[in-house]
Amino acid sequence: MGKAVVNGPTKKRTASKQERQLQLIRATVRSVAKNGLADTTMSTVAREAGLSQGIINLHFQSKDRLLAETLRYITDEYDVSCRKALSGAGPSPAERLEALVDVDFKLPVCDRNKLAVWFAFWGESKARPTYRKLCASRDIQYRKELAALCQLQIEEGGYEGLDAMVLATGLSAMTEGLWLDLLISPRSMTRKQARNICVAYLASAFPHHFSVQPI
Amino acid sequence: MGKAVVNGPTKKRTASKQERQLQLIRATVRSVAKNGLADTTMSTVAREAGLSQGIINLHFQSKDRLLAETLRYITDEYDVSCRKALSGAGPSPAERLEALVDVDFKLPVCDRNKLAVWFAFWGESKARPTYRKLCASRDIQYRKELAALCQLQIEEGGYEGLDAMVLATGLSAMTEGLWLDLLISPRSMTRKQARNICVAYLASAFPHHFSVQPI
DNA sequence: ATACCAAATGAATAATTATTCATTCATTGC
DNA sequence: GCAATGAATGAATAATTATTCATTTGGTAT
Repeated sequence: MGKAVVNGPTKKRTASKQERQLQLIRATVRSVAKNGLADTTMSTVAREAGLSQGIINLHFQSKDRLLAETLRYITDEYDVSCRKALSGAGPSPAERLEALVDVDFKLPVCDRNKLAVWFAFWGESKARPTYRKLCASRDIQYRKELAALCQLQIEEGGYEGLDAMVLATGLSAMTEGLWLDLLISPRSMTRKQARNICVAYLASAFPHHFSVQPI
Repeated sequence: MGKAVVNGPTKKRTASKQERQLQLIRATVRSVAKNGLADTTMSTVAREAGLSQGIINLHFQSKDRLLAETLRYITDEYDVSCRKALSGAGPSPAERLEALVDVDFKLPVCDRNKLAVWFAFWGESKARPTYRKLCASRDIQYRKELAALCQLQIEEGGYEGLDAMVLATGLSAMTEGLWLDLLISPRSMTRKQARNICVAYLASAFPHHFSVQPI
């Protein structure tokens, strides 16, 4: 294993605190994906980053903090990706819903290493209130955003007998379940196929505003 | 298979061994839920079982084996629950689909400790091919079973423009995503509500054969 | 009772791991 | 150039953990 410099600018022996922290967080993502959370140690992360033993304590004080910051990193990245997608999307509820679905099945969010990290933290969430709260608040906020768009779509589209929160909860759940398929049986499905399964769900609820793609 | 441990001259010893192993596996489930997989040690499991240090090596040889057997245990339990539900369900595809959905949101499957264990193993699955294969094969088999029932429902119900595999994949994904909600924000949803969200999905696909429950 | 044997124990061991810190090294301002 | 500063190192330490095994326990057959 070469020293594998992660990014161009980090080739310098000394880097800014921010750069090193980011480098270490990315190394943590790779290590958790490669070794699992249980076998991710200070050594595996430091080696993955091409740096020395003591570096993590220098920048994060403890392993716990490193892991917490790693969870915050992928949470933030998810959040930013959603906002960016919404700001680039058209004004109609259908366009905005589709934009959010797209985020879930495109890079940088839908990366297999990051999916492994999500599941690892979810698996620990019952044991660690800190993780659980962060995961739950992302989930609930995303669901609220989806529900608001579904509600708009119901009103504007004149749909009857639909519950926005039920639709949103189902869509959000379907997304996370499809992430599992992409994680554990990546050969059985592409990201595009997964996306289209979500769109088919939206089409079954809002047939006049979504068309089923060939899957 | 030989669990008929009723009475017999020399059978009691093996029976006791099986009992201990089950006891230890159940303790492992509790420990993973309570401490996380990363902080589940031989000590935490032994303590949870109310037994001594060396007991796990005596019955499982190693920690790895204990964890693998724990995964197999919840996989088997899931499988058996499905078969039992199907054998007790009516003959129509709708009844059988509903029976399978019910399994996912009832005990013993939908227990919060066991959900935590599923997610913990999923999180480790990329790192451990053994886990990944077991998880993937359960997932794929369940999906196949659902798809066959969906296909029957499409044919018998005269539904047009539906893809059985897409419906099945979406339903299975939705279930796993709802498990996540029950795990990380149990206050936001009951098992019954989660079940009804799945039934609403089936109702949107097969409106003449499922009725939306008040959610 | 007694002898026997597997099950169970828990202290000891070997291996692994997080954390510390004295030292080395690179960059910056003068 | 030359200090001065702080980033980075990696060997040492302290703590934790999986595994082993000599010993004890409890049940069974004789």
